[in-house]
Amino acid sequence: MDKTFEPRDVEARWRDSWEQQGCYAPSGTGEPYSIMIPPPNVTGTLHMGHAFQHTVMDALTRHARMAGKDTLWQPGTDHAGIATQMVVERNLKLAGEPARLDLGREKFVEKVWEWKKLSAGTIGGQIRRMGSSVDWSREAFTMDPAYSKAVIEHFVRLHEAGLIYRGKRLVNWDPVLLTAISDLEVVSEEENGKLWHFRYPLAHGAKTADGNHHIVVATTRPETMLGDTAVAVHPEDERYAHLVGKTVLLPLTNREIPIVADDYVDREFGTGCVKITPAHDFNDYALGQRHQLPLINIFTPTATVNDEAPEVYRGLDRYVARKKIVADLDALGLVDKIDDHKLKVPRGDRSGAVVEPYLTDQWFVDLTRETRHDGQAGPGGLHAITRPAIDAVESGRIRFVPDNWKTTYFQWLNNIQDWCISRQLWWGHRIPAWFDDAGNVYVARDEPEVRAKYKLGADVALRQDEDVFDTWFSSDIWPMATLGWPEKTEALNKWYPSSVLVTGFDIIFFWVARMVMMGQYFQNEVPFHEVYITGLVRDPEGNKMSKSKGNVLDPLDVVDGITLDELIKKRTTGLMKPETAPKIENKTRKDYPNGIEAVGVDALRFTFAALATQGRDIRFDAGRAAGYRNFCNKIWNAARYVLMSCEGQDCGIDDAQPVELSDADRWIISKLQKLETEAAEHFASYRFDLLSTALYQFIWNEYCDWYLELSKPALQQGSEAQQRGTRRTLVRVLEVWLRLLHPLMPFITEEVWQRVAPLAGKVAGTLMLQPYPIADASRIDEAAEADIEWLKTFILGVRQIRGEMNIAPGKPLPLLIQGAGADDLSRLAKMKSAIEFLARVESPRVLSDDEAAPQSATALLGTTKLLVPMAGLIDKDAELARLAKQIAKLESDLEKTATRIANPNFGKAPPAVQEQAHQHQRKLAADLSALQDQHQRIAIL
RNA sequence: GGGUGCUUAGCUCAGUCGGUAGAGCGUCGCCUUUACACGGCGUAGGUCGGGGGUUCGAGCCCCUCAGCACCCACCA
Repeated sequence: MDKTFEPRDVEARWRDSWEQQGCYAPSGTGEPYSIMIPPPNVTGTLHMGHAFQHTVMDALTRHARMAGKDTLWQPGTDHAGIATQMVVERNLKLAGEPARLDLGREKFVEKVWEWKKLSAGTIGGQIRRMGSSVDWSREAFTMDPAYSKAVIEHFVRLHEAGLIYRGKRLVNWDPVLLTAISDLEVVSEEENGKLWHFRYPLAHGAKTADGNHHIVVATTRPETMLGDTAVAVHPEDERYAHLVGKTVLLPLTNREIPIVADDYVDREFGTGCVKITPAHDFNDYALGQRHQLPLINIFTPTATVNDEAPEVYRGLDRYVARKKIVADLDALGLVDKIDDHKLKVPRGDRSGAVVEPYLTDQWFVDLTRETRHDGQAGPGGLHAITRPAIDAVESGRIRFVPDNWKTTYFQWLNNIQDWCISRQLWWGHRIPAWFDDAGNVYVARDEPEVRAKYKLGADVALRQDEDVFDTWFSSDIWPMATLGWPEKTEALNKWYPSSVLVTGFDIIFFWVARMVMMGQYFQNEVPFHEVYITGLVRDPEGNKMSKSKGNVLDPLDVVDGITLDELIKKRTTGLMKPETAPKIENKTRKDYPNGIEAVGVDALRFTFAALATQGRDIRFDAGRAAGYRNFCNKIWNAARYVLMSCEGQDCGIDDAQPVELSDADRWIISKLQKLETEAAEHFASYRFDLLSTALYQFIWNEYCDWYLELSKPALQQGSEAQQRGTRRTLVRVLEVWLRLLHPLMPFITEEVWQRVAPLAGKVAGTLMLQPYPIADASRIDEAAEADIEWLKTFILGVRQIRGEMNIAPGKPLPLLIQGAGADDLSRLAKMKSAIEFLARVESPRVLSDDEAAPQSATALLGTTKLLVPMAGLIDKDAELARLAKQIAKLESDLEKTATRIANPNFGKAPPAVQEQAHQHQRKLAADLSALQDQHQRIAIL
């Protein structure tokens, strides 16, 4: 074995071997356990967030598999309509190829399929590299033929139940992508803007209360005034009460529009008069419905002014039109004032374009009408889709981890709107709806079915709806459709509901809630029992990682390492805004001054596990990953030592020869049981941070730091039977913790286990199919643990003196023991060789009661004193200073405890707590007096 | 406006039942001792954001203030 662990070859070997051996496939026996991967978008490559979540899922999957369950981790990818279409369009542009519209739908979609193949391949490669044990034989894609069939079925059945409708509604329109998007795909951010105050002249000589012939309206969007169909005031606003029912003459268009009263209006804001544009504002739309106002759409799909407007504005972009309208109104003396104003600007989350509320025909899922799918009114306003989704979580049939995310979930569902599911895109599932020439719409699974269902003759010309579904309308059946739904397959029967969904909070609405809705609706069953919500992986400064910010990290760059220059190059090429490159370069230099060291997959996975604290985002820390790379090396070398000590030797496995276990052997075995218990708890509660910490501490701080060291004198000086016992323990404990660690660090554990397992009497095979260790309470040995704790205190005491006095570690020290009790003597006798080896002391001598100690440095071992004679070794003043420091610490501790006990009401504390406090006080007092005594004795000499 | 988190060592974060404040990394000192310098041993470093309350006892529970982050809704 090499002196350092080199992850690359090891990883390559095992990931191929596991896959080829079929280890990732369900075993076919045991209790079913399944996880559906949140299908990554085929837009390119996986980022740190994926790697993090995949680590969690793989740990759960490997754990379940080792625990003997019939385990499926279902892989696949999502076609991601808008996102993928955009990527391909950009690629075409960069490559100088014909644009989408020039290519035409069929050719363009072919291009997207080419890209999909590429991207899915890359993603598959990344998933394989991370060691994710997904069942590749079941790999799915949301546009596979079978999956597409399920999507159609999904739509048609909802339609048949009356839960789908099509209508002309105001929707969020992206004027760049030229498609409707859902509420969730709109992100609003506060931006600096203006609030314009315009005078609208009153018609027919009407006057305001203060004698003006106009009223003043305030708006942040002057261009929409071309589509105004009313001015609204508050019904109880005395200033305008007499004007309600009168009209104003809309400037520039000279349309006469009414003044209406509606309590939507806030009297305090602006002048209390609101211009109403029902075709271009959601609130105005609602108000318009209440007052039967006409809708005047003044924009084309690209948000230029259309022919409804006066000729001078036609064809102008909305912002150009805005400028001209303000100028024209100003020329007419109708601009009252212009204020600076912060306003929330709604933008499409993909394009970044300012979204326009726009009247179009779209398909909707009814999520609000309080009826059942059978048309009956339900009790208490039951909705066929929404209500059961709320019930599923309220009843505890779905549990969120951490629990508080259910609040978010409920909040959204309780305020849900109908869902616009049609998109004016080319990449996606074409909506199974057909129109005849008269504009009638027919819904069925395909055209023949339409003709049959609606009894249409061959003479009726039908054309299919051009639109496609919102991507989420296909991913919301992911847990069912990947298992064969709508067919009643064996897989569906076995693995639906899945065991746990692992995902980020950012898609609780987009995806989680909708899967629950559809699962409940179609299967009458939740899609998963638990939802483990992970935090977001952020950059070292806590910023969200995004391509445009140039702070994304490819997980494989952490695995394989990357130089600073390469990283900068990666982050700054192909930017949408090339001018941000210098800023990105600076930040990269700051975050990773030396680039990123290669750490290997295991270390990266362990890093994610360690950072996976509950309900908190994680800042990625490359230093931490390097730390766990070191941990891998520690494991590697520990194994190297064990193999060197045990290979070709009698490890006491066959019980042919007598085997004797030492205190140290029984101690580490006992500790191991406790670790196994902890591991089980942490898996059950999804505390991967605590799991990784527990494993790390046991392996490094107990097994390596103490047990391996204790084994050295044992193997040199022990009897044959004791040596067999030590070897057996070395090998067996190692073999067990490799299994415990395997779900987090699959590669190194497998590599090492293959060499260790035979020594531990294990048959050949892969580690990943070995049973996960379970604690055996009968092997807990408190006496051995107490013995080793005593030993540790002993050794630490001596080491402290050595360390603080700067005595070379290798130099053997003389040691005297004063005040030893019977326990000390027996422990001293049985652990003599360990003490001499680890503390590097020459055979310690126990002083008799009447024997005076020479001038010595002191360490306390309970009431016993460990004395290192100072002569020629230790500076008197240094030891005095050291003691003084310890004395000061004890005094302060003692004072705190004394104050606590002195509290007149301390008697109210439980007796056990009181007893504990008194004991603590006695111990502090004893230690203090011992050290003070020692300080005095040295001082006078 | 409504909601959810967060504030603990220089940094990143644990802290479960209210009972003597922890880890990793970094710092500093000693050491190349045959598993490992990607190492060993030792050491320093904290008014637990501020204030108040409950309690025998508060990092933890309650109130309040401040700061940071995020989500939802959007008064033009």
